[in-house]
Amino acid sequence: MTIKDSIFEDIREGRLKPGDQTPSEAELVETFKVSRMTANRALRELQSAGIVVRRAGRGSFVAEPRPIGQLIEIRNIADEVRSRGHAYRARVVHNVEIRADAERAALLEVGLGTRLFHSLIVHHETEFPIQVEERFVLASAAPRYGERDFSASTPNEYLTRVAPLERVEHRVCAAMPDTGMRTMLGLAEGEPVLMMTRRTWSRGRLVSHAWLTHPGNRFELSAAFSVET
Amino acid sequence: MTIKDSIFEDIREGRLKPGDQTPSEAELVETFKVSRMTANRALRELQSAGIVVRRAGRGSFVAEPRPIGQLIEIRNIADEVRSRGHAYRARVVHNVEIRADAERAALLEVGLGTRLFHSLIVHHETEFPIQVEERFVLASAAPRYGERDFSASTPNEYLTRVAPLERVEHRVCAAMPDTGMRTMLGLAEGEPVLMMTRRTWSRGRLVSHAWLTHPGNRFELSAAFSVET
DNA sequence: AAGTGGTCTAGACCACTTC
DNA sequence: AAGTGGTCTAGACCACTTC
Repeated sequence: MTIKDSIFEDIREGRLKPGDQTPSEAELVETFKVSRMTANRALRELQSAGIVVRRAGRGSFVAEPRPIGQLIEIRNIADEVRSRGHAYRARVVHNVEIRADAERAALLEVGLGTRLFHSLIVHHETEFPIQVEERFVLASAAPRYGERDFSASTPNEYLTRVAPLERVEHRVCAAMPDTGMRTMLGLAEGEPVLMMTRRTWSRGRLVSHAWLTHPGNRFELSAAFSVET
Repeated sequence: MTIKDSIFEDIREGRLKPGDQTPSEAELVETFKVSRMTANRALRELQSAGIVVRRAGRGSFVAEPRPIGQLIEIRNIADEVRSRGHAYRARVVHNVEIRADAERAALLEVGLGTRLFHSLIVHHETEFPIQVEERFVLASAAPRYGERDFSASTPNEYLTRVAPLERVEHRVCAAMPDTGMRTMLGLAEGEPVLMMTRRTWSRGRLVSHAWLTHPGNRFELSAAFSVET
């Protein structure tokens, strides 16, 4: 666990970048005073998790960020827009602290009156709105959520930092937007939206419930996976 | 590889059912004449792939089919309908062999004139259409596709059997259906659809390209994953 | 007490890539 | 020739569950 954690931390904190060579098995044996099998297992598991790529005879390397994959929806929408070479901009409609009423309490599986944050943000690619993000967040899991400037960095970015992602659930459906949504997304009448409900867990608790709404015709979700061999 | 394959085959062919206990590490050591570490690794990898659940002190057991998971879209739509306790029915509009024209050749990344099958099927839950499936399949990868009776079992079921799934790619978008689609799905005017494009690879080749179209408001895709610890 | 998985060790042989 | 990962062995100690 320590070996994997150590390498993962080096990657997360930028000391190891995609393509960089990680310590070899032999180096890990020395550094961590373990047997080679243990070092081997740590690197092998990092490979299986897609964090590291290993090449016999060459070494182990930090994997490139997966361009498509199960994780695509987890990517920061800001990064995604920028990766297409476009400007990203966000407009924060509101971000306030509330107390859970019956409906919100059920949503986040907490008691009545629990402190929550409620944010509504419109994300833009160049000048076009591409996503409306409405989100409820458990305040105790992300205490400073309400003070954050989400026009500078996304809730997703903040949340994954303060509440390490443990489990994610997505539901996707097509729908016709109401007038408010249509206005925010700048849609013509009769245009459908692609709506994703996204719930995230951290440290055993449901931490966030979000609705991500996209213009149906100008946005695609994609995902790919390969079967382990 | 042999150990994992052997256990996986037992599961796939029903000799081991969800909840059943798999051979223990000690038994694998005897049967396959390997060291315990090798048996341990095989079972551990099956666990990491979600095939097997292991409990210290108790044993290893065939995992329950994941109710939600990355693989949900891979499940047979027939099974999915039945798992909701509803009747499943399919209407095969057509299933014919064609030669790839320029457009289809590009779609499946093959040469002009390559033999393909083209099927169009409407899937029903109880009496309601819930999915229109249009599919192009590489004939050389699934030679008997054209003779199959897809009102009895789905293309997906046949394909995963003859062409083991290696990689899947999904794209999802919301759209307004054309008149034909609207009729097939029994939709009112102004109702959006959720359209999934699904490509599958087997043995290194792109084998199938399908469009799965659902009534937007009566269907949801869902997916969840947990981060490895 | 016997069986289970969790984890680790110290060593081995191998094919491959790098220099 | 030196370094890399791929894989395996035979043994160990442990905590837990079952009977």
